[in-house]
Formats: sequence, structure tokens, C-alpha cells
Amino acid sequence: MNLITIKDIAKLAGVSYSTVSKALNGDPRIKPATKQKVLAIAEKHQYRKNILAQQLSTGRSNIIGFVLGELSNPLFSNISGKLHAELKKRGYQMILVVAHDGVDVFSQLRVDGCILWDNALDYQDAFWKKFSALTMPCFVLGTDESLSSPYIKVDRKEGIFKAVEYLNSLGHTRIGFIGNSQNIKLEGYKEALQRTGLNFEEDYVLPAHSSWEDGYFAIRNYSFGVNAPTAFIGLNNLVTRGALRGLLEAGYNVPRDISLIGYDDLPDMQYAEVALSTIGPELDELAVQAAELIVSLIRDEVVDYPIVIQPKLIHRSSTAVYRGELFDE
Amino acid sequence: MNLITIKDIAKLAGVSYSTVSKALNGDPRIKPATKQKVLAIAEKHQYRKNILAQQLSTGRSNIIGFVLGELSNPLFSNISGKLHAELKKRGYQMILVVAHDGVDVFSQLRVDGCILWDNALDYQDAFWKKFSALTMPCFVLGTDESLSSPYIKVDRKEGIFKAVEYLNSLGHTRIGFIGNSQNIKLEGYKEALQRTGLNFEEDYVLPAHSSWEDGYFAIRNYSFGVNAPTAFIGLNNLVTRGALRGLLEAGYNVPRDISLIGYDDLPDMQYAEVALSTIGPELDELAVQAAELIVSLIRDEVVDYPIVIQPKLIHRSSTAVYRGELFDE
DNA sequence: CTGAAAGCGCTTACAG
DNA sequence: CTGAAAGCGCTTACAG
Repeated sequence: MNLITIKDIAKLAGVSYSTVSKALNGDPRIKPATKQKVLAIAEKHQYRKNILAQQLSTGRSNIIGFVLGELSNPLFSNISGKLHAELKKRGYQMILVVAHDGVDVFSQLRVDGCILWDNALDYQDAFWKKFSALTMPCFVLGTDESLSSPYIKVDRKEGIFKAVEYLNSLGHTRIGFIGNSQNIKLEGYKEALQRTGLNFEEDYVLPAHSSWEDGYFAIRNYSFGVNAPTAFIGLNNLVTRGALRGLLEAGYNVPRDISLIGYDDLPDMQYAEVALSTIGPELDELAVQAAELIVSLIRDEVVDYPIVIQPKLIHRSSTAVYRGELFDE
Repeated sequence: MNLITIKDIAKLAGVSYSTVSKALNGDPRIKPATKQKVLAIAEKHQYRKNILAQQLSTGRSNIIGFVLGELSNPLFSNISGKLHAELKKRGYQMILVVAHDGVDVFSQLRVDGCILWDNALDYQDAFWKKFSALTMPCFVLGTDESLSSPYIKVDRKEGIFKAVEYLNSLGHTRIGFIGNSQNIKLEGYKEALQRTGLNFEEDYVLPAHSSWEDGYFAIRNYSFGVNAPTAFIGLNNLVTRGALRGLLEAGYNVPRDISLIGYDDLPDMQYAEVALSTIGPELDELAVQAAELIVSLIRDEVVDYPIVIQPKLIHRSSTAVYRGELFDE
């Protein structure tokens, strides 16, 4: 643990330690020769700046916190990885905290800023209040609400609309939705039907929370009678993959009998038994936007908000033209 | 940003700030009444200890670093999540860093300890050297090597042996291995064949690195002629799932025609088209052991090592008795 | 039971 | 171009 400090270097170099500090930080006022000497000594002794001390002194940590509700959904590890990479490019470390108590952690750790993934809000209002009381730059990523502070919105309603419109353009008129745990998507679904001139049937919304099993059982427990949907939209990547398995096991051919499109575009989706068509935000873009926004906020720059990310439709093999046989009267 | 400090509280409470510090830290020498007053004021003004200052002062950060090679393999997000939870139970924050430069980050951040997932070692020797030069408690998780400092070993060879033995007990004598990027597993495979009295055929090792696609194409590019394997072991979760898809698309029935068992036990494995039999360490156990070890090391306790984790075989639907028809001469 | 003081390793006006 | 000094917000012997 006996690491070399700025004072040791000062002694070795025969200068004051404030000079060492400046040389190390590239202060232009330091004479090149002095700088050289200091850097050489630092290098030789493997000097490592004590970030803690620097942070205490400057009041900044160069760490950005990312609050997530959970890690079990592949979407989150994917986003975390990309965000981590983008932040690093900009000189920041990212630390990940699994929601709920995330805010408390950050108010203690004094990160420079933090990003909250919207899903964490599903659970606790109190959480959101604490969050907005934070005295550091922070914003919500992927929210649907309109907030009075900067945020990045994912236009999920519009995404669902694109999916409905697309399925309708393939001739489907009975389009179901698998999953009832995210209001905004359900609303988007209803509005999309309306905009497309289709009827909403209570019966077309299959109950499913968010897991693979939920999607699977939603389908297995559904009775496909006359006028059953010929196309489904899945709430998220897990639900959709579970539903696909359910449909195949129930003996339906996807997409010949039933079309399926899933929310969230992850690698897993294209590797499903039937490569899944998807709708969802482009995750690379999401990460870039998030990284840039938090950096701007930390720098106290003026930012326009909301930043809106439009989900993209990706056509693969799980959606096809309506054949007008199955389930018709 | 104008957070209240220990000095403000001292002024408010009419005591010295060292007294405040002690009261806040539950020092028993402080009179209960004083302590009450201090705590009340702290509470009232939402005092938050500046962890940075505390860390600088005590030299400890209560943060543990976890170095990973990548985040794209679901195995890693799974382990990260579990480890995070276990560390939190023990009063530590975990920060995740994507390998390669992980060590540098930690030597700067001065975490209290760090854990390195073995895979990161596949790529750089230099990395390992830096790692072992770290002046903080640290250990390698999931290694196969014998090290001179504490480590947690996953006995992959024994795991592969169990898989081979199991397949052999089902009557399979031609057992292939999909994946050639991890020497230890290949060695385990060869040794297992030997121990089981089976022949090793160069041709039974299908080249595949580590991704889903690698597994898929390994199978699609393989020519299943006479004496082809009737059972395969997949290198990891992704390769195995890719291989399963490959087999199914090639028209084989799994497990009737060909049995498949995959390394890594993750939820995804049981949700594959055919619920995959697996071999692999129990991840909850892995996380618990890792958390306990790092905490012990930080506390300078004597620990026995290596800690060895034995992979477990889980039988699901992708493995069945050899029928002796396909590929036989 | 409490307080004055030194110290953790940096940064940064300020003076020279 | 360089240095002395104060300060970031805590903890912790040490003295009383």
C-alpha cells in the first residue's frame, strides 16, 4: 500500500509539491524541463494519482452513476455495457447500482452525475422524489413522462404504432398484445388500433408481466378460438421470446399462422427459433445520447430537452402476410 | 451542492466537530444526550457524510472492483448481478469495469479490493502481471491455474468429465466437443475421454470461439458422415444455444438423434427450444464464495485456498439414450 | 466525556 | 516560471 505521493516526487525532483501537481496536470506555466523531470520520476516510481484526494480537493469525482431496476433482463446488461463504453470515451467511470437504494448510494458517493433508467420508477414514487431532490446533475433515461428537467424520452407509443401499422399493412386486422405491466405500451397499443381504424378487444391483451415465463404462459393459457388474433406484439424481449416458444409448442407456425413482433431489439431476438421482427430504440444511439447529455449537464451547458429517441422497426422472419384462414369465422 | 458538513453541525450543536464525528460514528465515549442532539440535527438537515473525505482519511473506500472481459455474454451480467447483491449485504459497493484497462482504473480509484474474472486473462499476459502487482487485496475468480495467492477455482475439467461420463452412461461412445477457444475445457474433454475409455478423434472437436454464431456455424459447417458424434458438449451457453439451433435446422431431432449438453447453467439454457442439459458451477454459490473471500482478504484474515467449486450436472431435455442408428456403419 | 490539532493527498488562488 | 499556504471534509491518536 505504500504508494508514492506527490510529495515524494517533489523531494526527488527537488521542487515544491505544488509544482509537481501542476506538472502532472499539464499546467502550461511549468517549464518544459521541470515538467520532463517530474514526469520521468513519476513514471519511474509508478506514481498513481490518488483520485480520492483529487476528488476531495476539486469536489468532482469523474464517476457517473447508473441506476437500474434489475440486471436479469438482457436489455439492461446490454445498455449498461454500451453506456459504460460511451462514458469511458468521455473520461468518466460508470458505476452501476441496482435501483431502489441507488439514490442513497449516490448521495453518499458524490458521483458527478447520475442517470436513472426509467423502469426503476415503476416501483416507487418515493424513489423519484429522492431522485429529483439530488443536488447533482441527473436525468431520467427512457421515460415516457414529460418532466421539467432534462430527460431522454423513448417514444414507445410511436414504436407500438409502427408495429401495429406494419402488421396491418400485412393484412392483419386482429392484432393482440402480450403483456400488461407497462401502461404506456398498452396505451400506445390502444391508440395505435384507433389510428389504424381497428377495434380494441379486451380479450386481445394477454396478461404477462415481464419475464420469459410470463410470455410463455400467456400464450399457453390463451384459448385461440374464432376471431383470435393473427398477430401479436410482445411487451419486451423476454416476454416475446417466451411467447414464441408458446406459440410453437402449441403447434402454430410463426409467421405462417401467427405473426409476432417483439419490443426491444437485442441480439437474442434475431437468434430466436424464428428470427424475431422487432420494434425498439437503437441501443447504440441511446447510449451515445445518454453519455452526451450527462456530460453536458455536468459542464453546466444549456441543453434542449427532451431528447426523443424513436424506436425502429426491424423486419425479420416472424412476421408475414395475413393468410385469412386461421381463426376466421 | 451546498451540503451540510460536520462543521456546520458542530456549530449548530454547540460542540466541537470531532465530537460530531464521533457521535455520528457511534463512538461509545460520547454522552448519549450529546449524541442524540447531534443525530437530531444531522437528520434535520439531511446530513450526508462525504464518503470521499472519509475515504481519504481512513484510506479505505468500501468499494470493491470487479473486472470482466466483456458484458455481451449473459453469464457475466448474471454473475455481476449476484456478486453485486452479495457484496452489498456485506457493506460494500461493487463497481464493474470492463477488463483490459480495469487494473489501471482500480489502482487510481483505490478500491478496497478487487476481483478478476478469469476470462479476462485469456487475452493479455501483461494484464495478469499488472494485476498481481496491485497493492490491494485481490483474487482471481474462476481460474483453472494454480496460483500462489488465494483464488477461487472452478473445476472445469471435472465438469467436462461429468458431462462425458453422463453421456457415456446413456450409451454414447462418439462424443464431440463444440468450441476450441478454451484450452482447459479441451484438455478436460480429452482427459475425460481417456478416463472413460473412449477414443479421441481430432474430427470430433468442432471449431467455435465463443458466440452464438460460432456455435451455429460450427454445426452447419460440419459434415455428419458415418461415425459422426451422437452427442456433443458445447463450450459455453452461447455456443451451445447456437449449436442447438444448427442441429435443429439441419433436421436433427435433439435429443433423439443427437444429444447436446452445454457448459454454463443460466436461465436461458432451460428456455432453449429444447431445454438444455447443462454442466457448470452453481452461480449463487460462486457469488457467495467470491464475496466472502474478498471480505476476508480485506480484513486480513487467514484464508485457505484454493476454494474449489465443482460444476454440477443438470439434466433436462436435450440428452437421451443412444439409439444406435444414426451415423453407425 | 469532550476538544484541539494533525493528517489523509491532492488543487488552486496568490504572491513572488 | 515556481513556491508557500490554505483548503477540501473527514478520522483519530492524544491530552485533558
